[in-house]
Amino acid sequence: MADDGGFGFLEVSVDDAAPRLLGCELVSSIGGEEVRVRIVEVEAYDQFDPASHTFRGETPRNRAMFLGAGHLYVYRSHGIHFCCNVVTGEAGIGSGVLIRGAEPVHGIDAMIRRRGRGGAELSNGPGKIGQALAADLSLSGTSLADGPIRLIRRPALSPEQVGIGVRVGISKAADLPRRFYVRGNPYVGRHHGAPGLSEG
DNA sequence: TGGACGATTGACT
DNA sequence: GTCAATCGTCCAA
Repeated sequence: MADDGGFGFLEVSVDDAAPRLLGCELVSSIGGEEVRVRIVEVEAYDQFDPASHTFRGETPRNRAMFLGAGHLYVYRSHGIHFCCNVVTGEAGIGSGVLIRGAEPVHGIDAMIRRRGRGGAELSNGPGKIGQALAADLSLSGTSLADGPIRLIRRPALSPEQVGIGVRVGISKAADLPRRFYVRGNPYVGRHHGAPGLSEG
């Protein structure tokens, strides 16, 4: 296959790509320290989704989401937090997967130092992950194959391990079941008591 | 050019 | 449970 950096498995619809990212690892080498986390909760967004940044077309801000699978998209939330997305699909289609929850695998000391706290508070929310990985807007559009933050593919989880629910913190299309998470993992945020469709 | 809002978090009651 | 922090982006006029 073409030189896709090994991210061909993400060149599918974002609804298919999102659950495939569960269990994969993100590795940050920013600041000379390696921090590695395992993805346990994600949300899918694409160009046809009113809640997506790309719904109204490409802008300087969301340009990274149109670069195709294997790129990183970082945006600022509420002026304070940086949230990381894995861009999916082919170039020209604005789709990506927001990383909402992850569990530490390596470099926990650096994560604790950056976060100022430990436990599940290290990385059980999108802004927390951005801080733990030292992500910022300059990383938006970089490659997940050889950039400051890299993505390492892991085998897909079994269907029983994956929960599906509604997304969190949005006001448009808030009822679409596009949140995927690892059942029973402590680094999956509880949010505002979001019900989820396949709980139980 | 001005104004409203956001894919959030953390502190406080 | 409730609410402030904080600023770039986007839409309306």
